[in-house]
Amino acid sequence: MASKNKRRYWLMKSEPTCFSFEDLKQSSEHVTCWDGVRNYQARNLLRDEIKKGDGVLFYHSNIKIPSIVGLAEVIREGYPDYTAWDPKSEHYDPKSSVENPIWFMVDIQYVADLDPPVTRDDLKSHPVLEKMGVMRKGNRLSVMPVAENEWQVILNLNGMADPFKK
DNA sequence: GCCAACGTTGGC
DNA sequence: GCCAACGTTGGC
Repeated sequence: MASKNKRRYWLMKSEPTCFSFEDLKQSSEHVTCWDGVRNYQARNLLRDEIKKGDGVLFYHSNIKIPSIVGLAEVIREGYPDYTAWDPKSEHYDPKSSVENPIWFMVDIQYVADLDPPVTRDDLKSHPVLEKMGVMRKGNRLSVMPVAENEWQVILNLNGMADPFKK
């Protein structure tokens, strides 16, 4: 609490066949809830760490050319993932209840495309980006922190002004 | 399609 | 509490 709140940055991973960046753009208000995360480490980030106004790199995984395809912004902080309470949901978890929610989610909103996308090969061949969490072998977190310099480098690759700075 | 890495489960 | 078995993820 000593220092002022600083914007943080995150990478969120999705299989585009399941939910793509295009899907986000076509959502109402360009907003979606980031539901269905069922991993405790990621849950803790969603519940405790990810704050309104934080920046998000949207990553497409499990495809031919895995890539960071765009930017989004956190517009609602951690709240209970209600899909866990729905027996018909494929993310249903009977251990989670309204009184004692286990799983959490945030809402994110489309901000900008990365054009062209920053591919995994791009990341691999960059001295700073090769160290990103998403590059770690065996990493399976669907939400993970991104360092500020990593964020800046990625925007610089495309000559983009940081839409989060005015 | 393969398989390494990881998280979770459940028997003991 | 250990750990083997299993299911899933995700790059390649």
